[in-house]
Amino acid sequence: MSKHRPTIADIARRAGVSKVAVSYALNDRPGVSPATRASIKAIAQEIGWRPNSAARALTRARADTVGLTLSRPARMLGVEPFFMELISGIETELSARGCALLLQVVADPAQELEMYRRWWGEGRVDGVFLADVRSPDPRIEGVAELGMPAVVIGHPSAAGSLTPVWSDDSAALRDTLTYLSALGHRSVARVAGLPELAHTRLRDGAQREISAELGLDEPVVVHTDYSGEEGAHATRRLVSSASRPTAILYDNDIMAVAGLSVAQEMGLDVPADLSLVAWDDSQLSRVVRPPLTALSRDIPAYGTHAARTLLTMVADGSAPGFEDAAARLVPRGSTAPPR
Amino acid sequence: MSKHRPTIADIARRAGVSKVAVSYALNDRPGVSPATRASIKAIAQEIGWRPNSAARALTRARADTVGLTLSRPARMLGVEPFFMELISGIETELSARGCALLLQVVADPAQELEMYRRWWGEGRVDGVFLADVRSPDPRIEGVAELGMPAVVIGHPSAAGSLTPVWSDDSAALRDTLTYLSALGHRSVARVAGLPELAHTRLRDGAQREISAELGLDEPVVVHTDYSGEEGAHATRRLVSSASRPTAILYDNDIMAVAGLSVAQEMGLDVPADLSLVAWDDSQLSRVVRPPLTALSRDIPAYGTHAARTLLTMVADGSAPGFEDAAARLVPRGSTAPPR
DNA sequence: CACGGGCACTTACCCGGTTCAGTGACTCCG
DNA sequence: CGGAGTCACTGAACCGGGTAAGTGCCCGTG
Repeated sequence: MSKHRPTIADIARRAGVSKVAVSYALNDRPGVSPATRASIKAIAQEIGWRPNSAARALTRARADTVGLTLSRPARMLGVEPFFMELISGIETELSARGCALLLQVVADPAQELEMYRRWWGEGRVDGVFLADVRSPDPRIEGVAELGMPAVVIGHPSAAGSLTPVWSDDSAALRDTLTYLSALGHRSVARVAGLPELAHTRLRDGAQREISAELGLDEPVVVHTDYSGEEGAHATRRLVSSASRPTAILYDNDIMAVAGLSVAQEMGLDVPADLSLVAWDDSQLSRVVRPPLTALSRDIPAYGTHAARTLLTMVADGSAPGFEDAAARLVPRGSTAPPR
Repeated sequence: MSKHRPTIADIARRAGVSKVAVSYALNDRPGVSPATRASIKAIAQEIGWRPNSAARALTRARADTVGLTLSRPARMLGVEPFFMELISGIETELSARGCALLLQVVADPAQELEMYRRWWGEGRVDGVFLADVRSPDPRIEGVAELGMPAVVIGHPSAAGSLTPVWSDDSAALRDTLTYLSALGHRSVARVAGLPELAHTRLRDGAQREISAELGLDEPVVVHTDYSGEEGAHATRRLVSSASRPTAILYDNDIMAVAGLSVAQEMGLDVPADLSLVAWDDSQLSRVVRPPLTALSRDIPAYGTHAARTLLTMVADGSAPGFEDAAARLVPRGSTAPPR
């Protein structure tokens, strides 16, 4: 067993042809007879040849790799099923097209841009995803400047000149508030995520607007870091305030579970005294008692769409944005008419 | 702004020297005067030069990339904080050393080996991590055969000839059972993970052994797919069986939370009627009521150790295995003496 | 003042695969 | 039967870096 990995030169030697013939044969390009092609392919198969990705990248100026960076602390990331599901969906599409995913978890958003600069400069990636968009987000302009294909996972209004893949949070919010309003709720608070994230702002605005439309009270919104701890704390504050809401919407499910525990601990009956809704639906929502009414969406599919869009951009230089399905409200036991 | 990324040839032209001089200068190798070196570096900086990773990989036969594949379905992965935290820890070490992580989520273990073969054959990675080791696991021998540096994230007994990075589950289990035994429990069941995983088997064996040593009942172990649904179902079965256990240990926290809900729904008081312990401790354990007694470990640190070991292997050709700290039992409100 | 040695830098070639411009040999057709 | 056209294949150059082996120059030294 020779030490080095086989190259097309090895195949050429064995087949008694030049490496060019081998290259043509293996890439299914004209210029070699069917017989030669077959024998070359057989030899390649036999000695287990694989194209060296670096050599190929060098000539084609293609890395067959796209990048994704995430900048939340480890313990926050872990608890959010969102990212893992997103990544998983992204990879479904990528691996079907022979493309790899470079992942980087960094400490802060500034480092993300630096990472993108490096990846692009080094020719390591053909494009990137931008998640957790802030407003304003220096990455947007930075990436656009580099001329690097990029897909923003988030609303067009925050994507600048980049191509967005998003789902309509406003519609999901409308469904939810309409449903709660129909149940008779007038005061619906929200325990929101990081205020610097663009989608948090959008949800904040939409909630205010839709609440006004539906004739609900001006909503109280508490911002958190998405952790269970802050979710619990926010719930405690909301529930003990003078104008206690009759329903609370949480921006992720760990906070919703934390809120549920707090409410029950404080002697409130969920849903009779307090209705709860979780944004994003994982196993967690179904596992607690009562099971949580949730805004459910197919996150792997979301990732797949984002990947498909990015690959189109890489191939064609541009791609249309893509609006994914809005989250669907799944009523479960945590919502009911207020007492 | 020129279309193509700057190369050392561009720098050489500007500086009026050969590309070799530029290469020497930028790599801090002797052969250029301090003045020339400085001016070359200044030019490189100015035009934003970055070494092309493909070109570099081609000569050095180094990809500066390591790989990790995961083969659980998207919805399982998402809900397990373990992997995200592990990845995050891995990256802390990798990014400090200028190494990237190639991630691939695949459908089944056979595809993982195929992926490793491809990555290695294409020279895309310098080494890989193996997580979720099965017994037996074809990947172990497959990877060893390729001669590819690899670190097994799991117990040495399952790592074959590969280098393991592990933590002592047996010790953690001993602490837990000793603690429960001291509280007065005699019948401690376990809702375990996938039976085909090596670490599940190891835990099963250790639990039997330690239970016997401590004079506890022969433990009932129910295997699941780690989902909340199966955790709930297993709990229901255990609790309604004739020989109802007084304490249950869960192999992950989502199942523990599911178990807690089931127990409460069935009118049991946790911890008075039933004590619960979760293996692996995330925010989830602290957020529910009562908060769950858990086996806590520093998973990001675990990942960091694995990455460090792998990089050593890549650099030196081999590396000693590494035993990480065992999980620490953190008693919370879900455990108490049995009634 | 010739010679050895070190310095600063260059020429030539390599990595592995792709591309372009040939080059014979063979076929077809007027 | 001669010229055009096709086919199968090859040589050389290229991508962007890296390395080994020179080359020319200046210096110090005997």
